[in-house]
Amino acid sequence: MNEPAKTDTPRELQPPQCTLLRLRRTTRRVTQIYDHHLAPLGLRVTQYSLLGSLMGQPPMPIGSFAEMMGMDRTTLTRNLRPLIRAGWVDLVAGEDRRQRAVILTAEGKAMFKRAVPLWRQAESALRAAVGSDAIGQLQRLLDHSLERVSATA
Amino acid sequence: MNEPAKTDTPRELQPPQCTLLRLRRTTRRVTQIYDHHLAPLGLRVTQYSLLGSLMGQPPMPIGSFAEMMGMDRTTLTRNLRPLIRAGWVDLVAGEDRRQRAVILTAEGKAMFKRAVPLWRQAESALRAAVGSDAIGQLQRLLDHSLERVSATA
DNA sequence: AATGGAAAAGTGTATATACACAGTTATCGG
DNA sequence: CCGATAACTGTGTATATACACTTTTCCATT
Repeated sequence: MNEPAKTDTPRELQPPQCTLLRLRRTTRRVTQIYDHHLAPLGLRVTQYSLLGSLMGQPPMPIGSFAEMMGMDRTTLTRNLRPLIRAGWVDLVAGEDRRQRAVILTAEGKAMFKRAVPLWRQAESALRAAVGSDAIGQLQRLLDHSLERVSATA
Repeated sequence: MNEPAKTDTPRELQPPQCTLLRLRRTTRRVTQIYDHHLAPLGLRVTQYSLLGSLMGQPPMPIGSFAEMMGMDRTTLTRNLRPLIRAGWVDLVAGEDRRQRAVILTAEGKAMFKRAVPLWRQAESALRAAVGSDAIGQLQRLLDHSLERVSATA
């Protein structure tokens, strides 16, 4: 990998004061770590979180589920597709003929349980690399930021 | 929006101790904020950050640029496509016949300069909602985490 | 009961992300 | 000089993300 010319802008200026740039960069990297840990089961971390969020839940209408996940409704629709194809999740009729509700199948529950140890490994690896104190603070700040930002909107 | 049955798992258990879930959720939401601010120019925040990172730079080989952005090389290739189509960046020959280097066009520079005020508005809105102290701590923790995680890999 | 508005969900389109694989060019050992 | 290897990049495929638009269904008001 060739370095660019040595007379460049100093690195201090490279990631400017952009909060989102840092959020996105870090999310990309950490997502890779979790995905690599989950890879032996052919599961992505987004999928893991969807399965886990459905554990022990009654049938969840798409819209409610999307809101719970903090995800756009149409994003959730697409994200459910591979899970349905794999047989881990099913769409059933809701209380309303407009609604379609998401449920976890027996295979989905089993898959999630098999994935938990791998997820735990990923979480541990992250905690070991970054430090428990920093992880705790980071989680607290992310929760705080999301709450504030959502209240504003 | 119908609420699911009231006998659900309590909300405290819903986002479990998953650091990445929080990172991804918050990133989704904050990305929307920035994208909405940049929408009048038809620019996404990822594109904004690519243009900005090219400002004042010599021609950047794809690989070096990807490393600088903390982005997979092939992701960068795809992300550059709309910018090239729009005429904001160009691919030129590198020092090597293997290399292709990215440069910012005059239109790209102009577009970035027009976008800076919109980006600043987004950053200000985020700071106002979340609080300056929290934003500062969040940035510091994100930088720290990324550095630690990258050193480990 | 008819109807118009609101609610729930899906689709078209475009970008963002990255792994596995393939193609081309440089470099180095003999 | 030649062949093996490494370096640089692109493509195929799959998922993740969300906006604009459409379709279907419910419901309230007349």
